[in-house]
Amino acid sequence: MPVSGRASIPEATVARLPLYHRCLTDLQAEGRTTVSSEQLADLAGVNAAKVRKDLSHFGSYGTRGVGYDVDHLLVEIASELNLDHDWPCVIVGAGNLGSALASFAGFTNRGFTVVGILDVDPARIGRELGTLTVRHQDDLRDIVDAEHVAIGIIAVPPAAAQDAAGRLVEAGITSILNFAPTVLDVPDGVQVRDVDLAVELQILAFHEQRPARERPAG
Amino acid sequence: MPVSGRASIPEATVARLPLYHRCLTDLQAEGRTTVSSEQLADLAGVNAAKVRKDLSHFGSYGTRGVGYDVDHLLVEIASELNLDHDWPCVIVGAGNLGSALASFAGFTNRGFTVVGILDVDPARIGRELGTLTVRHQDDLRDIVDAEHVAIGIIAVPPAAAQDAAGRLVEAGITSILNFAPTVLDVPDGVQVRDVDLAVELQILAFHEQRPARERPAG
DNA sequence: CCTTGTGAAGTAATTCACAGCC
DNA sequence: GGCTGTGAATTACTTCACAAGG
Repeated sequence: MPVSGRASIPEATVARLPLYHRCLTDLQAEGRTTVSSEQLADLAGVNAAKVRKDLSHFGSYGTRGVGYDVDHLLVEIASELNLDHDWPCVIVGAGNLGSALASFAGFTNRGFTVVGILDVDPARIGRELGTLTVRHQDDLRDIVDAEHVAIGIIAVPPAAAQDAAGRLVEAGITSILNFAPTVLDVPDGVQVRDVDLAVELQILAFHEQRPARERPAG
Repeated sequence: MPVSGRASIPEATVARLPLYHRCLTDLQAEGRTTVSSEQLADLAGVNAAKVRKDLSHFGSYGTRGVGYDVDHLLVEIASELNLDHDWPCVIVGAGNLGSALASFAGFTNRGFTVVGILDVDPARIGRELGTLTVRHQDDLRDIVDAEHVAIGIIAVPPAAAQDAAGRLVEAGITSILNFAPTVLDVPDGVQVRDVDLAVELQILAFHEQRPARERPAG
């Protein structure tokens, strides 16, 4: 279902844009000025025709015989991804995972700033994590309002996840990244992406032919 | 590309099996004995026809007019996913993320045990993480051999990821879960799954219509 | 030349809709 | 009556292959 006002870009393409963005950032850092669809495809680990079709969806013009201008393409993709400004995020749950995410370099670099981390456990509240201090869950709305937060990250145990989602929605959050292994129920207009780390391992396990016992070791 | 010896199951189905597995585990814990495709679909947040088609791929028999036997279906799916035994895993990188993963309850519960965590930084080596002690990267092969590890988890900075992958492959690992934002080059027969947390946020950002500034706050 | 952009072909995944069985 | 299992229809995605432009 296309978002009104913007020509619809296939979901599969959207999922690859961040990948191209990453590769282009690397190329730019190396001082490269142009890149062909084939080179970009190699870097991104995909097929060259796919790169061209993906980029064609938002009318980004390469130059035939030459390729794409790295700087220009990067700006285009960043603009498509709404990365021309930084996104403040708030994390609910200051356990192992939440705490790690709060100081995770991989976010800060790529357009996202964690502006708050919350918990309900008094033992965790007040703890310092880099420049952040763990605050009480009830401060959620204040933080969201003060920092104009649109993205919430759920890093609580599964039993608490639905409650956390409700509070985030209540506070005005419209996008949720959910690390809890639970299907969240949220109102229309709020988008959820689930990251279940065990699922990823289970998919790997599926494709492992040999059972672990039979490895050519002992 | 189907794995020899097993009837090919579509990748999209494989990716959902862990989700069904999770929901069925919950149902079982609640004491439910049967479930219809529609109920399971609701829990998993997908369409009922999809559930039926997915399950039909490995010939799991439900009962018409009744539904599926929870226990039986759970065993079937676990068996498809090779979850009838536990999978030992090793983590490379004992920074924030690696350390969090090492003590992450979400793995242990679901068929995966972290049996080792490694780093190169002397400041981290020897550190205690729950029942584990951070060891030197050079101990990788010993751990893999001793514990019959087939799955490696990369949680190092991007610049070190390819090297880590090479060492894992060298040590005999055939499946890699990669948290570093880099496309890894590995030999045929080694499978990689990438989890780039910033990518997930970027996809959310894409779908956010309003720029963060324009929220109805101040 | 080389490389893009894109119709057309091919493949995969989803959903429909209903026959068949409990 | 209710629910599964599945062919058929639909939709989405990928890949090919080539015309057109630098």
